Amino acid sequence: MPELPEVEVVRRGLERWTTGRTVAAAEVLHPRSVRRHEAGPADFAGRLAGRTLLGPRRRGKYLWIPLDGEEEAVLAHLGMSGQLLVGEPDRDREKHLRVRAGFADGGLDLRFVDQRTFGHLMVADLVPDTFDKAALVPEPIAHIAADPLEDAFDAEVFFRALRRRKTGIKRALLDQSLISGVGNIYADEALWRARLHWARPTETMTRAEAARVLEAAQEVMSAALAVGGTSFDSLYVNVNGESGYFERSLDAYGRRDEPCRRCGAAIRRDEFMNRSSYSCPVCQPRPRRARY
DNA sequence: CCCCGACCCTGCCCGC
DNA sequence: TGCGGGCAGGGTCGGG
Repeated sequence: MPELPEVEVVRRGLERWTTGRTVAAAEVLHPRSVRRHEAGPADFAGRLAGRTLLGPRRRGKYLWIPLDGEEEAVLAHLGMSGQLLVGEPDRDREKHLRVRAGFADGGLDLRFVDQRTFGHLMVADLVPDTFDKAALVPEPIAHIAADPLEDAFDAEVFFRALRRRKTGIKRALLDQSLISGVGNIYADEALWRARLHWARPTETMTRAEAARVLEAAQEVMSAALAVGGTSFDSLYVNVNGESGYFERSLDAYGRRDEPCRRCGAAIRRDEFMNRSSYSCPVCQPRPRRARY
């Protein structure tokens, strides 16, 4: 799902509704949702009981809530269908409720709802950040790159890493160790804006082309964030269950056979990594030497 | 090491 | 209606 803007919408909701509150008890209703917490579901729940949640942080598509003491954090990834929701504790249980935390103040509870269970939660140690020495990041994601909306993001480092790769630009944009936060929608949107084909080989990209696609990614994700993210359906919502409005602003993603908003040509859909890539056949011509 | 494809899940929508 | 196939915004892992 959720790419950077949608995860940031969730982070802002948590900041408002859970910061400073103390967990009374947590329960894990589906063990797969905490599969990366190696000590198991009971340990996960036990580590939350009695802990106070500090201000939530985000890098790329990962979200974490530092716990009092700032030595560890609840790390969350929403996968394709994960939601973090706050609401009245006595409301009905959602069909795909996986983890629930109730608070000592008896107020709104926090729920992790995830239809497809590709998302996960874990409690992880915080370690110093490689990019921003003053900051802490959860150890399991210390290896992922900064995201393009962070001050710590280094465009020159990104460009040099791109040139060392032998792959297509879209695959590189989706590689969280090169640049984090970009997923299938915003990769297509950034490439459309930058007029680059998804199979453009990274090793021959110019500094100007790399700057163009990077700037496009920053612009499109900022614009999406400003209107609450992209929602096609009820799976992608903020912590209060509300949808964003960016879908109406998409130029490429999901627009197969619809006219390109620049040149009028019919947007094409290609198979890519068992998924889809949308692009304009005129504005984004296939490179002679394509890489997938 | 790098790169790529297979795989993990559930539900919805479409065509037959 | 019922059913099978395709598709969905994620990451991980193992083979080449």
